[in-house]
Amino acid sequence: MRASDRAYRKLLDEIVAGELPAGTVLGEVEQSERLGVSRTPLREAFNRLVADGMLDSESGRGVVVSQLSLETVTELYEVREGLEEQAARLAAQRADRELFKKLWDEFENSKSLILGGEIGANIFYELNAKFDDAIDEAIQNPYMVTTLKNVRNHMARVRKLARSNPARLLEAANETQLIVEAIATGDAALAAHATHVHLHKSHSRVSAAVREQLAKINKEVA
Amino acid sequence: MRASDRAYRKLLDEIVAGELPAGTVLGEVEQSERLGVSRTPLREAFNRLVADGMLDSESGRGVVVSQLSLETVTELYEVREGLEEQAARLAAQRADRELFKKLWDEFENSKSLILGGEIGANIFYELNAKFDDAIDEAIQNPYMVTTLKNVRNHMARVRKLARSNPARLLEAANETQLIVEAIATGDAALAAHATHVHLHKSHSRVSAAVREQLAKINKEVA
DNA sequence: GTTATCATTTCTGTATACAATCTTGTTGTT
DNA sequence: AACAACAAGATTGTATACAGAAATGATAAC
Repeated sequence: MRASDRAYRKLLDEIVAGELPAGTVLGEVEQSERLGVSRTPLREAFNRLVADGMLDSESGRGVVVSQLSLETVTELYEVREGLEEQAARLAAQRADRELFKKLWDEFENSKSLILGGEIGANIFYELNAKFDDAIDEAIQNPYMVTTLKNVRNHMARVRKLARSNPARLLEAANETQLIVEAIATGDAALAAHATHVHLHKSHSRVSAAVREQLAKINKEVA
Repeated sequence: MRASDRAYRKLLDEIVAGELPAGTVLGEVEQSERLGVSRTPLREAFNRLVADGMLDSESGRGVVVSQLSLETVTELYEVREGLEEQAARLAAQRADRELFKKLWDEFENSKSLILGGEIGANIFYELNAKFDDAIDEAIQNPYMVTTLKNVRNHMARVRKLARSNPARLLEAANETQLIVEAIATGDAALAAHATHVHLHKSHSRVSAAVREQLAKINKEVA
């Protein structure tokens, strides 16, 4: 693996995990020493992360981890609505229906587990990742997949900022299951609308969680 | 301006203009000498273009100008449908209506000119660019704007491959005018649906033009 | 006490040298 | 004649050195 790839992956992971919080200024020399790569591949990683929207290139003065606010979360959901409704529609038209029928069963089986705390949450996230992969495969559109993957990185960062409780995860699982069902039966309109509903509710849940989290952080600062 | 920016811009322009046709292999040394920059900023430009989807990084063996086929055009339109319908919807909710009323007048005045050949086509493209800028300003979503700008670069490349005739441009102008009208009156649903209609028809027109163009190229090869 | 200017220092941007990997062509063997 | 192995060449990836720009802090003048 290339040094630039390692630097990119490490920094992305740390940003998504919140270990490098929003606003953190990253110097080239500093980070190249920390990550054990020279400045050239590190700059390559920086550039990719700027293109991804994870870093902002603060006019000449270093790069900064991009802000995460209620506004940016809303912006993210607005893009998700456009892209994921379309993706669901296309998936319903093109997907291997058997695969989505199996996925439906997996959601069904997972429900009881999801309410069971930490492990349940992991099962939920793994199942969601599986759903995302199935969508990517189904839509047969590399360009859209690239765009979706970037959106998901941002979403992962948002989720880390404010993990949901089991009850909310179960809600999300039920909503997603309906999307899976629509795709499994080739109902494109339902797939799109169910995605819309899911994103609307998810936006509410995430906003509430982020609001709490941001309030907590502000309290700590004060 | 930085050397890496110049290299990026020059290469992007050349790819969009078709001067660097699909499939062209670009060597680092070769291109850095041609563009008068060293390999470091050139690699930066290459990486950005790969991220944009304009170049493909052919496993170790140089970068290649990405292919443009009927399939990739369709993929592009599928992403456009998702993003631009959403953008139109948001613009209808948030835009400065006066600005779009003025834009509507400009479309109205341009119609007679568009049928007038070369100059008319330029007027059409300038007006379209103005429309795009107005959308970007209206939606107030930097993340979505970034994504839209990339899509537009790809579309510019497609258009260069197969320029339309005046009659088709007029059709497109009328369709776009309806979108402008919907935004000017705050009709989000109409804005989204008019965008859908426009993209559907535009896809047909562009596909036909690209098909002709590709046939011509194949003839030349044979 | 405040402000402006200049020097110091740090950081970014670019060029280039070096190392490692992958291609390709040639030669030898079956 | 076909295939494999090896060597020569080219090309990518990384490190580092150098130049130029920008920020910071100090000093002096008002």
